Amino acid sequence: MLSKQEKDALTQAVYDIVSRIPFGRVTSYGAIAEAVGYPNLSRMVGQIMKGSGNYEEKLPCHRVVNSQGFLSGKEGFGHSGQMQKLLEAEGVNIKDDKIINRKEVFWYPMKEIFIDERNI
DNA sequence: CCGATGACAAGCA
DNA sequence: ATGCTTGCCATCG
Repeated sequence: MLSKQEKDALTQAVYDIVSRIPFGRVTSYGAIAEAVGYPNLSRMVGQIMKGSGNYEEKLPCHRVVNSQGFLSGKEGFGHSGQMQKLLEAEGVNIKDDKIINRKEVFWYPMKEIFIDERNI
């Protein structure tokens, strides 16, 4: 069970990670959950995304997909393939709601943030 | 209050 | 690879 403070911290941490996802890259709910210290709370990450008003300008949540590379959150972007459009505009190849070049565009939060901390 | 559900994921057959 | 089962935890009816 998570206290309110923990939930707030989690939410903030998730926003922070998501805002760091580079252009043209994607990551997964699980990877984010892991990066914020709750490896088994991938579902909560999904809920947080849903709740955060998903607008590209606010947060690039279109760059968050599930571990298989499916655009599981596309319904949250309006039903006109908006999420897919945004990703394709960044060079991500998608077919049947699934990212084809997942390996090339996948972004590993922990790894990249570690690099950031070393470089800063 | 309790069961069902969900923008998830890993394990197993 | 494919499909099913089990963990997770907040929300909803």
